[in-house]
Amino acid sequence: MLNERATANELSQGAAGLATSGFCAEIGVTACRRLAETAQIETVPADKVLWHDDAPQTAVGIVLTGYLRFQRYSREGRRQILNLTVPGDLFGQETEGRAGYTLEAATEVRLCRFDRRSFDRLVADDGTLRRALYRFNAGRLERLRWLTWTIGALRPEERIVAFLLNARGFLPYRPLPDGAGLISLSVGRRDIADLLATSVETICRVFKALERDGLIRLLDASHILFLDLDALAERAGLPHAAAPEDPADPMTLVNAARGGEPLVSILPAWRGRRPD
Amino acid sequence: MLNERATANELSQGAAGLATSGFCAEIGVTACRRLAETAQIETVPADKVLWHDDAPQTAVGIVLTGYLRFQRYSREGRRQILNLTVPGDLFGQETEGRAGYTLEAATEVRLCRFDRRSFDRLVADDGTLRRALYRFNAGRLERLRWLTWTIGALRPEERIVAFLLNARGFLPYRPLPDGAGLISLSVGRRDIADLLATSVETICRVFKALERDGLIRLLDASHILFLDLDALAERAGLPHAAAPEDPADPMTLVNAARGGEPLVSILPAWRGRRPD
DNA sequence: CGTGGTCTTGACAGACGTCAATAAGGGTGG
DNA sequence: CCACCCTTATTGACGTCTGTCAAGACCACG
Repeated sequence: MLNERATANELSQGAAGLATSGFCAEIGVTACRRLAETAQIETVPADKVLWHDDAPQTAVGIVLTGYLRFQRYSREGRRQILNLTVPGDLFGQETEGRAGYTLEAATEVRLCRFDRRSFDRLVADDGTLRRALYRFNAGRLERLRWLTWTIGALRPEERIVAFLLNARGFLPYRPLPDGAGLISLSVGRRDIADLLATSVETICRVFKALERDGLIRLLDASHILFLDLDALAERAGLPHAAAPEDPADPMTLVNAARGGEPLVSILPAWRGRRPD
Repeated sequence: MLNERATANELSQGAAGLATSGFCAEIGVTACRRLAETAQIETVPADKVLWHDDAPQTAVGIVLTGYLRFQRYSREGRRQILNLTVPGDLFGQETEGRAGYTLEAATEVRLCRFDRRSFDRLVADDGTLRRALYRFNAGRLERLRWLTWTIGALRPEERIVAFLLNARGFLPYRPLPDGAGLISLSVGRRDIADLLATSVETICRVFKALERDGLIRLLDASHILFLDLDALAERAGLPHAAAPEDPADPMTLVNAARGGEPLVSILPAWRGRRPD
C-alpha cells in the first residue's frame, strides 16, 4: 500500500483529473486548498475493507480512481450493494451507518484522504463546502432511487441493460465515431450482480444474448462494444433512447468523472474486425 | 376538499399530534411559529396526485395524518414506490425530480402546507431549520437504503414480514400487555406490494401462511395481531429479534409519528377470542 | 506449467408472478 | 333498511423466469 503526503499541488493534480462535476470541483478553491493541507493520497488494493459498522473509522476522502462498494449482507449471505462510489465521489462522510454496512474497495482504488477533524471543522466554517455537501447528498439519494427503481420495477435483463447504458456515466467509456461506444467493466461480475440483485450467471446469459442479437460485442470479459444504443435503450425498457451523454440520467448527475483507464489501448486491436 | 387558514394555534395543535421525532419537533419554536403564518391545513382524498414531474408545483408541507407514496412507473406499467411519506414527514421539498416521479396520497391525508417562497426564505435564514432539513434528508436516505436492501437481498416472504415488523414504527400500532401487538394496515395491499416489489397475491399468501403457523392473526383485511414477534423476526431473516420499538430500525428513526387511528375500537371485539 | 480465481455454459427445479374466478366489504341510491 | 355494485382482498391453477448447482473454459499470476 502506498502512502504519501500530498502537496497542494499533487492534490490539485488529482482534482484536475476529475471531471467537472466531481465533488472537488464544487467546493471552491479556498476549501480545496485548506483540505489539501491534511490530504494524503493513498492506494488500496481491491477488496480492502475501508470501513464497517463497528469500527468508527475516521475515513473521509475523495475517490480519485477505482470504485468502492457500499454494501450490506443478509443473514443468509445474500449481499446487496447500495452504492458504487465512483471517481470524484466523496466517501466516508456518512456517520449514520448503524446497520451492518461495509465500505470496501471494489477495484484497486486511489483515494485522497482527509483528516476527519479538519474536515468537520472546515464544514462548519465554509458555507460553500456545506452547500456542496448538501447537493452531493441529494445526488446520492437520487442515485439510490435509480437503483431501487431499477431493481424493483425492471426484470433482470432490463436491469442489466439499463446498467450498461448509464454505466457510460461513471465507468471508463469512449464513444466511437460511428455511433458505437466502448466501455470497460472495471468492476467484476459479482459486484454488478449484487448491485442489480441478480446473479453472475444471468449477467453472462444476458450479455451473450445481446451479442447474438447484434446489440453489443464482447471483446473480452471486461470490454464491451456498444453497437446499437437505441436498441439497447429499447431493451432496457427505458422510455426512449437515453441521451448519449449529457442529461436525464440520474447517475451521470453526480459523476461525470470516469475511471481514467487507458481505454484506447484495447481499441486498435479490435477496430477493423467485422462483426462476423 | 377542506381548506382553511391555519392559526398558529391550530398548527401547534397539529404539531402536538405528531410524536417527538416528527420533523416539526426538530425545527425549533421560532421557525415553527414563522412557518405557521403561511401554513394551511388541508385534507386530500386518497389517490389524489399532489405532484408530478412536469407540474412544478409549489407544494411543501408536513403530513399530519395519512400516507403519501412517492413512486415511479416502468414503461410496462410496473410501479415502484420509492418512499412512503408518513405522519410527521416533510414532503415536496425535493426539487430534484427530473425523472417521472409522482407524489400521491396513498390514503386520505391531512397535511399542513407552507408557502414555498416563505419556506425557502426561512431555510435561508434559519440555521436550525437548515440543520433539521439536513438530518431529515439523511434519514430519508437511510430509509431508502433499508428499502433497497430489503428488495434486493430478501425474498418476498422475508420482505413482507420485515415490512410488518418495522411498520410498527410508522403505522398505527399498539403493543399489547402479553407481548403481542395490534397493527393497522392503513395502506392498501397494492401499495405494499409495489413498495416491496412483489404482488398482492403473494402478500395474501404470506399473511395466511403466517396465520397458519400461529405467528399472526388476521382480524380483518387491514388489522393484524402480532402473536410472536421473535418468530416473525426470525422469519424475516433478520439478524435477531428486532427491538420492539426504540432503536436499530432505520425506519423508526425518522418516524415515531403514528397514524392516529382509533386503534382501540377494534380491539375489544376480538380481545377474548381464542386463537382456535 | 500448475493453480486459483473469474467467467461461461448447461441442466434443473421451484418460487413467485400472472391470470382468472370467487368472496368480502363499503358505499350509494332506491 | 335492503339491494346493488364496485373496489379490494382472497384463493386456486398454471407456467416460466431466474437462481442454484455443477462442470468446464479462460486468464493471470506465481
